[in-house]
Amino acid sequence: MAPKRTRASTRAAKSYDTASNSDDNSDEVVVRKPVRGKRTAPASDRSETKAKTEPPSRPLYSHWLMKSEPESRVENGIDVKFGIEDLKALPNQSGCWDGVRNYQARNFMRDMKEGHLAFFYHSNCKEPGIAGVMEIVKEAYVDHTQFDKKDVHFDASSKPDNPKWSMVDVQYQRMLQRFIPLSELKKYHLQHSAKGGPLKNMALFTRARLSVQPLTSEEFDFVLDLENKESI
DNA sequence: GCCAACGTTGGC
DNA sequence: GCCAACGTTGGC
Repeated sequence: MAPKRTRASTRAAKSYDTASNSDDNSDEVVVRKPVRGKRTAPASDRSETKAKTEPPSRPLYSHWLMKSEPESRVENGIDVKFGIEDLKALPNQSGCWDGVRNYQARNFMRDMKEGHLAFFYHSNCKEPGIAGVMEIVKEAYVDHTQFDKKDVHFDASSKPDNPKWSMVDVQYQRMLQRFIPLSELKKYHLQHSAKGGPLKNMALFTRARLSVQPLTSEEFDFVLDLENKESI
């Protein structure tokens, strides 16, 4: 039960949303229950302590875009391929989105709630773009791969008593009726930048390298609508 | 806490 | 395979 995902690695902190790093972790250190969300942790304290010290000051999103590589590529002797078909093929069509090693991306995952929808984006491949939709089925918890020396995303600087990296569980929902290529999204983005429109600030273009990014509902809806339209 | 060097992402 | 953009590192 553990899909990989994109690379994204690098470690150690500093920079704006890095702040949430060390302290935020305690949030996830929770025991780790078997499966499925449920967030009223018996360790009732955490939400409070957390909430006081660090109210989520950034905007709340409920739609996401998550990148992964659908084509084989060997990194440290390990194939990082994980496309939407691979997610679909897992038991329950779901798995954990591990391997995220970027603080902004991690923090966005920590903002995710059960039931949120995310686009599965194929990156670093022949035809980059959005392939389908998945649902967040378990909120952020400790990414175990950071402690696994054999894992591509092993992070020697992260200690079990204060883990740096989190992951969520996602479940395949459906393919889009047609694949929406990056090139098409870019056309809309440019158009909307010039004349106004929902994709003018889309993170895919304004924060291109982020592997987990938020979408406004307007962005999400607009992109979803494209599946029923002719490509441009 | 600045910032240059370095490493990674990911489209092309 | 190139390389621009940009996040991270670490010396000072």
